[in-house]
Amino acid sequence: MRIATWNVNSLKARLGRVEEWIGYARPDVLCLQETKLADEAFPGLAIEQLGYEWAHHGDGRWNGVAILSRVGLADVVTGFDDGRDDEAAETRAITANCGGVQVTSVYVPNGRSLDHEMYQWKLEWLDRLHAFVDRTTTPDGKAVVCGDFNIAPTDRDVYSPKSFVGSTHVSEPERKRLDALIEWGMVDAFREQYPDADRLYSWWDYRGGNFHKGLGMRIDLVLVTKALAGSVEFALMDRNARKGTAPSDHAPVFVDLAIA
DNA sequence: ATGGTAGCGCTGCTA
Repeated sequence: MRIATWNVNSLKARLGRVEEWIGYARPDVLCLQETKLADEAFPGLAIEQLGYEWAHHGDGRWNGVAILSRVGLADVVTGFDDGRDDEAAETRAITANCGGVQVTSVYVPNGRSLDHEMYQWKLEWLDRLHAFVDRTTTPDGKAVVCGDFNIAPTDRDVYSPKSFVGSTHVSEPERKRLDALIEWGMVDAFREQYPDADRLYSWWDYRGGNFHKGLGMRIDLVLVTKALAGSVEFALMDRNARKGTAPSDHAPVFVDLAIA
């Protein structure tokens, strides 16, 4: 089972690129973030024509997450279903059962800056995600949480750790939230496949020609439960999808699981 | 040099 994640930075602007990528990567499950669409504007026909069922949750301006699946799509949960009312938070997570695997597509808040209230909101959001995972599965269960975490797990995942000191994406509190998910029983599937490799990034700022200079960060992650970690046979960051005309600023990331 | 690019949508916000 090939499970992919891609922050597309507007599905309306990126539909052609997404269709093209699905055409050759043929993921079984594709998690999207930053669709920037309302549910009624989701291009369902185009996706269905490619052989996928889909579930989307968005407010139309910012955020917006989706799950596309050609191995079944059931038990859809939007947001965290924890009784709290925060639309901006809810449009950043969606979960579905895809072929027996509980898949969650997440768009973790950016945080803006360490002294901004949005940073505190980011940390709270990560705590809610942790609670959701703990409530809905176990390390022995088949579950995947993938998406744009807006966190670089370690300094190895940042092109210039020095220049990011004091910034979001690398701060200790947010990394501790990610570590807590790992300690709970999730595995960073991509890093497991490339334990010693540097410069494997998934996002490059549009500005300054950063992509072509190799200046990026690895912030798009595929976390799988320990039960699934042994089934990971391959993982890839598709840099080609970051090239060419009108790319997203993120590359798609996928892992192949040796399960039925 | 407090910049730069992209998307949304029409002004400035978000990333």
